[in-house]
Amino acid sequence: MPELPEVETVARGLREQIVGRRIVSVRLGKTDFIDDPAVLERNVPGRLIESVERFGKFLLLRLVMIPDVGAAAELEDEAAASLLVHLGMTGQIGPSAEAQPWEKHTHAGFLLDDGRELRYTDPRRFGRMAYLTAELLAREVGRAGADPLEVSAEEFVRRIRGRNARIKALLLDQGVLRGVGNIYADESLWKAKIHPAKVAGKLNRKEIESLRKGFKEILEKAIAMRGSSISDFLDATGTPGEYQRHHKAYGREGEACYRCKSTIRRGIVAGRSSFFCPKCQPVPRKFSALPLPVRMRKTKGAKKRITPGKRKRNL
DNA sequence: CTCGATCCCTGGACGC
DNA sequence: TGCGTCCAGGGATCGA
Repeated sequence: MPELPEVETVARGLREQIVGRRIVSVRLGKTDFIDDPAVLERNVPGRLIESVERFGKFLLLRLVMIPDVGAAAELEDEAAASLLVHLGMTGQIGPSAEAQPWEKHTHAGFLLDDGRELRYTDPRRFGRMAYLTAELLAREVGRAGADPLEVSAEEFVRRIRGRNARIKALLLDQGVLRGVGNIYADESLWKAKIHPAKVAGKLNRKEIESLRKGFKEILEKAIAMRGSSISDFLDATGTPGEYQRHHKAYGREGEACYRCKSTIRRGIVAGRSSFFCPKCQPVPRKFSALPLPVRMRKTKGAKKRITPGKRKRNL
């Protein structure tokens, strides 16, 4: 599922492919993931894609009017605006040849002035798309948390201190940190040796700083490896990432911890599957891990995992 | 503030 | 081989 590194990877790909192109027309399929389809349909055509940015897990295509290209009078908003795209769980976006037929779950197409069509495809439609005026964009930005790549030790402490929620819930809270999702939360907690169910307010400074450095380093490394392709993440050019090969906790239930050889376990924290090492990441009292599925119980040698990133259930 | 439950949605894994 | 069932998860929402 696309989290910060995956979205960053997509943003970079899109940037070199579509910046400077003008959107000629818009074609929509199912629209239940679009904030206001009519407004989007009415305002996007005619605009130039000035830049592509990532904000947390959002992609932001900055759209500007081209001077003297007419049609301006019909637009409700002539100022700069943005097309916001959230990939949800299964969203993909990238340019295709216009002649190529839409895939089964393609729901939006933006015809570009070079003949290609920028397409959004998302089987589950957990994603989101919206045409945002500067004002609406400011609202989105306003409720977002800190950038995990930039947040200072002090600010992170401030956002964590005194909170009674479990640390993983806070890492996943986009209003605390923007861009961290289930995979990178688990990876960061494993690195910092902190159990996902630990109450955030009980972490000491050292643990908080270890966690901050942990997610920063992990996210940077994951970006360098073009993200993690677990189920079906593909970037703007249809290429999978590599970071899933480096996961230390996520998706490793029943396998040996790379630090201490204990068996990685899984539990539900903040309503999400959470993978952790019960030895390196001391389990809080009253928290119980899920029983290890029978098939994973230690036989003797040869671990029988399937394709990496293609494990049984959780993905 | 924080929790759990529920919903959205589809494909893939699993059991028979 | 085929079919029914369960489950995953980001995020919004609602009630406790």
